[in-house]
Amino acid sequence: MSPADVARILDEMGTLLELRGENPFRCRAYHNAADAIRGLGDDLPERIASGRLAEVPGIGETIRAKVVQLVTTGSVPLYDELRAELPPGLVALLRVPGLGPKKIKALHDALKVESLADLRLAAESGKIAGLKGFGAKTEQKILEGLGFVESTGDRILQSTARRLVSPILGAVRSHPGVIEAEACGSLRRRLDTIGDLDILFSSDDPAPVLDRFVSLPEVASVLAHGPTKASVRLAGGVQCDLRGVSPGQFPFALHYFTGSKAHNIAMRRRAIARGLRLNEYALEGPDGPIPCGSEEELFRALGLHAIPPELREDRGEFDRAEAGPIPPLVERGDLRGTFHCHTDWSDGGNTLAEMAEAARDRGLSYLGIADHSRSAAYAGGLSIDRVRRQWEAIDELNAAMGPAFRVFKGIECDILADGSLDYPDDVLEGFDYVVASVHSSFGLPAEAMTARIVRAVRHPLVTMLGHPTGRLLLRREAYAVDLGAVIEAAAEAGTMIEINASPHRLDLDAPHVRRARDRGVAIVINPDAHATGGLDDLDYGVGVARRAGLGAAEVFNSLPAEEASRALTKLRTRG
DNA sequence: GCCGTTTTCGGCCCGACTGTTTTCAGTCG
Ligand SMILES: Nc1nc2c(ncn2[C@H]2C[C@H](O)[C@@H](COP(=O)(O)OP(=O)(O)OP(=O)(O)O)O2)c(=O)[nH]1
Ligand SMILES: [Mg+2]
Ligand SMILES: [Mg+2]
Ligand SMILES: [Zn+2]
Repeated sequence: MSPADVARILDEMGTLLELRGENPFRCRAYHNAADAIRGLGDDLPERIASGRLAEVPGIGETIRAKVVQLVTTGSVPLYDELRAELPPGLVALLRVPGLGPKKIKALHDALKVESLADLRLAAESGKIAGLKGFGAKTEQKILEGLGFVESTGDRILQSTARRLVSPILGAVRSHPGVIEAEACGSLRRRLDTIGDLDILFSSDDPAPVLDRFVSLPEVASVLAHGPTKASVRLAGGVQCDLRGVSPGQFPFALHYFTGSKAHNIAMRRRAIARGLRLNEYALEGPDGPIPCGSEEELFRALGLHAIPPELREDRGEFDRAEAGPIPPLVERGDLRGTFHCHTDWSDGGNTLAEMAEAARDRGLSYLGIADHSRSAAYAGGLSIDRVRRQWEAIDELNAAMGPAFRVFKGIECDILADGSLDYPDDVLEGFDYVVASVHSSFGLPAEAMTARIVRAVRHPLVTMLGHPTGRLLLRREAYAVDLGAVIEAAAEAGTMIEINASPHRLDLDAPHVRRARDRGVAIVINPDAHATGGLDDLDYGVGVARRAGLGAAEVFNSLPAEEASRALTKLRTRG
């Protein structure tokens, strides 16, 4: 069983124990262990093999044994017991806003509610309002919540979130009582997908700001509205939380509202261990509050160097920030050029010249073209003849644009089902660089897919591996592939791995980028732009690189054009 | 169930909002 599956089952065990009414701390131990297993990721088998699993914080003897059992046999008695005891539809009830384990247990015990359908029937027939601890309003909320559960998915793309948050943040900032306002939560941490919008503002008088917020035209319904925070559902179903604090509280609240939850809890435990107390308003010492004018000062007060938002997941950042300053993470401004861009020669929307000018307008000094290869007929893949004609066009464009900008000849070359490439070597040799990507036969078994990709990665004319897992966020799972083996092969061959910066992909993901970097693989941030506007997606890729802890020096396209060009030549002639 | 620079027992992050409550539990961030 994979680490992700083990984590999922531990989480479910925690949830089922909650629904059974067990001690909340015991339940949380299972959720914590699930988090710890997710943090280990592909290191789990090695941890088990070396007998060091129980050394992981959050995993004690009891859960260690269960994890080993899950990994080796695929099942564990307590899980089977819980599944047999509790109806399978009960867990889904947690998706109804306002319903938690206690209320669900009460509904189950009193009304035999076992599923969303049962819940709807119970609410519609008015049976819920009479229950102890319930009332007419709760029943009404349940009915509204049921409509929501049935109508919406739970997370959105970062690009969608940015689009949605921008006018709301603008409205908050334009309120005369607002001093500053920031988007926080997973958006500030730049996660792959976003659950809701979290906005923080400072003001000497937050209540009027919240009053105006809940009446914005974007707001479809108000979920909660108090003097310091409000939650609304926007048209379209996305939730938006707004929180207001005084200017002096802002640094503490900014840190709190940025999260992650696990990071916050670790910070608060750290404060306790030092005889202090931390909440979203202040850091309290035995002799009164310890002033902090910024997040940096808060970290400092707890004996830590500054931790950038992208690293705040309780995934080792505390050890690193204790050991010394965290080296600066790569920024968009560090990128000097870009690869993997499409044009109207295949399925792109703009010409070579338009793409080059757009790249130059964005402060870049080189652009690597990568249209589709000939097997990608659906995407206007280039015949060998068209390839040669595009090379001529690029030569002309380079001559026209002068020495301050460089267009590289490249191709996004399909990796065919057997791992061979889509052109003969004598054609591939003519490119400045080659991105190799899988666009077909996604259903291969893991062994075959891994062998296929490894073969391509080892090809001396392949410069970089494109979107290594093929995932489409919220739409399509990654295909089955052993990324550890792919990363090893890339490290041996000197082939780069792409962070595909399209907000629909973000592939390779941050945890594997970190592993690849640790194995010495060069990382390149590619926008996979299909039009000039797609070049702006580079920033999403920078987010992934930052979450992986990468500095500018570890990102290939932060090299200036001359050095990048020399490196590409060297790669083409490796052997 | 996990864990230990005050603990091997007794804590476990901490606060806002809601609804049903007559003093607070549940849910959520
Ligand atoms: N201390 C503490 N902080 C929390 C807790 N739950 C949430 N927070 C903080 C950290 C979160 O990043 C922030 C916003 O909460 P959200 O539920 O919106 O989570 P977040 O934005 O991280 O992820 P999301 O993409 O919305 O699922 O509030 C909690 O239980 N304790
Ligand atoms: Mg959020
Ligand atoms: Mg939120
Ligand atoms: Zn592609």
